[in-house]
Amino acid sequence: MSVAQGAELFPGSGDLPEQAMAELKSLGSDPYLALAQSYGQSAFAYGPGRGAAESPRGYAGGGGAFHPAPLGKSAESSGEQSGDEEDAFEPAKGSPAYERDGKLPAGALGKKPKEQRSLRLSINARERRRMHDLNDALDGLRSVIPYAHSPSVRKLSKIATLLLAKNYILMQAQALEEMRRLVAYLNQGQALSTPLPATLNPFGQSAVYPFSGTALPSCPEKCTAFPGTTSSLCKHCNDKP
DNA sequence: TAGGCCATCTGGTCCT
DNA sequence: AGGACCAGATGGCCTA
Repeated sequence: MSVAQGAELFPGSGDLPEQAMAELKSLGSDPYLALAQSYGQSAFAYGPGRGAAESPRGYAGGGGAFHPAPLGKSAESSGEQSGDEEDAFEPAKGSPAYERDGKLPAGALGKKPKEQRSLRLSINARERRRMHDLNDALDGLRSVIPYAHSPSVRKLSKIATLLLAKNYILMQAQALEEMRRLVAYLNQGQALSTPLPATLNPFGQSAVYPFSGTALPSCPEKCTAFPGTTSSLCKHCNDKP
């Protein structure tokens, strides 16, 4: 695979995933590509290419009878006040506690019902926030994965996003490696005593190469190396807001 | 109508 | 003790 091929493989918005997949399949039998192909197929099978426009969904309706939040508006956008505020506090129908006796588990028996409810609502809100953070991160990932972003193409599912991202990283790594070999090859024709200036040598020691086998940087460095990651999402970061 | 995907609740476990 | 994380369960929405 040439670098040019790699650049064309995921040219960004507007390209059909099937076309990219076909290009992937046409490539060699490199282990990277074998992985990329298998995962790429899965990703595309799960994700885009179903031909339907992304339609607004009433996500907040989740939880069914217990949490009748307004359709088309997430619990978060409703200010952490999901429908459960108005609901009777009882275990979910599928939960072990409910299966057992339809009441709260023993761990919560030591508190007054009002405190139980307040605690449960607090826990639920935290969990919602956590899942929303996770979804925000997934959205960020989708935004940088080259696939068809047009409104006529359905948004990538979670699993498709992860698989495609992995696929994309592997492909970029291989393209980088090939570029590296190309530069080395070109340098062979030059005098060894005149190395490329740092600005022209993207693979020098100062270059960031994620697969060089070096240990991951410590947390503060990591946060600065990946500015898209907010410090609040980094459990090791000392610079929490 | 079945299957896929999703949001949410919930209890358990681990960590700080 | 409180928070983060995880997995199971449930029901809603959408598409084929």
